[in-house]
Amino acid sequence: MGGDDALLPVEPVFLKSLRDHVYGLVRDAILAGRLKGGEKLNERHLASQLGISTTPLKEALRVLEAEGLVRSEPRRGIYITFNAGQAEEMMLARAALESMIARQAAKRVTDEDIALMCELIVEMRAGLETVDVLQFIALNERFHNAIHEASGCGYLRRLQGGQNIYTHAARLSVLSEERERFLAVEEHQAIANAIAAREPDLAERLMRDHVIRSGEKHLLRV
Amino acid sequence: MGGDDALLPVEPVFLKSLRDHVYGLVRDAILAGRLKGGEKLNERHLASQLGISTTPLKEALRVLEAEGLVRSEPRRGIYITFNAGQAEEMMLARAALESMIARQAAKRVTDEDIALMCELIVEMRAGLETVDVLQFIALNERFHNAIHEASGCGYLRRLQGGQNIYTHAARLSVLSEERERFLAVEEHQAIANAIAAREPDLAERLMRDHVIRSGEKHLLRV
DNA sequence: TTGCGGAAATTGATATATCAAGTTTCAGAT
DNA sequence: ATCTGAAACTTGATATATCAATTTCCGCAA
Repeated sequence: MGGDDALLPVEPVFLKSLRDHVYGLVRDAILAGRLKGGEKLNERHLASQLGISTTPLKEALRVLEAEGLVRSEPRRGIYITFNAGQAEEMMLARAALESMIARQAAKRVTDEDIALMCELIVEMRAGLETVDVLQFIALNERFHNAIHEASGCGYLRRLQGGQNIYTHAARLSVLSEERERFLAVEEHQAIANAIAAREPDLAERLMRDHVIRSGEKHLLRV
Repeated sequence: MGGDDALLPVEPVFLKSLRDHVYGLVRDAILAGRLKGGEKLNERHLASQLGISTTPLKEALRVLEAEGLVRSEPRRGIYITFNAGQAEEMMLARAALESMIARQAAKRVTDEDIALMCELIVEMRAGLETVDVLQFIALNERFHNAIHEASGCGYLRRLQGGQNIYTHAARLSVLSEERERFLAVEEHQAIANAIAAREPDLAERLMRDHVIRSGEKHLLRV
């Protein structure tokens, strides 16, 4: 009994390295504004402040540099580059990538994918008037994930994930408005329809507009 | 004599760190296929092979991981994840980002920007029949750079730059065909017209199609 | 032969020491 | 008072040592 997939390999995710942990800490601090743009970071101070050595910190900073949140000048220092303008550009990047994913999804979507999207929209519509914002947020995420799965674009999905900068508080704040939930559902419905109809151009455009519109709402909450 | 800008600060770019050097070496090796997808990397072997310690190598690998070219499993190893499918997705990512940049450029373009783009297209048109492919490639790049400048989107530009995976050989091969040069000029002309006319939607669509079309040509040369 | 430890070897993760570029400070000359 | 320049100090870059998780290998028992 039990096929080849009865037991999946243990995800290495469970063992979070110090490096990844620190990366998350510093990233959140930057996005939350506790570390402000222009500020200079001192590797030794930061490492001792975190109670770790410089090795994992350096690696974490390297990742943040690759993501464009900090800039490192050899033998000079590390400066935080993130600011409001970059936040807006990251939102635009998300719009560009997410809409390209939607375009690909419209080309490759299966009937099962469509069924799942419709299901999720039905659930969201039911939750329109309820006040369980947390569940609405979760459904929101699952809807976008369904499109990602349908697209089959693992790399684009990953790259897009790196552009997410909204805090949980901002999400909560935005979707607390009933009008915002209504707009989200309507836009999701339109996107799902376009994908189900296998119309890449339309799906791409709708997704772009959706991400930009709701993104600008989020950016205002900062 | 000499204003405040008579001498600009020295760019820290001149002092390339070992880490950055190694990063470039490994990245090129992956993109060129000398390190194949699925292959496992050994930090110590690789470091001694390169004649360096593991510290700068680890940092370089961290950046490659952030870019999605390798995947690191804690205490297991580092595996190369890049393959043909990812190459296509990186091309799509470039299309998505470059077209978003074109869209922004169409919103913010100045008359000077337009003049520069037109100049470059005139030069490219003159070089259509010549066999100086290298110069054509350079003009190509300058044209795209002109759009980047016009857009004012530093972060998007940087993110887009990370999606460039074509080797010099591939570029050379593709643009060696006169028909390909002709297509490139016509498409650039159309994009420049859309931007000059301040039509974001059109500019975005034309740029996307241009990047995808020429990108697919490049991907065939592997 | 098969399956189950457990020791040994590997190897990435982390810590620490050293190197060298860059910055700051201050005494001394003009 | 101002400029110069060398020494002291900072600090990121690099190298090396140690730690700990994982894998490999081998012998013993069923």
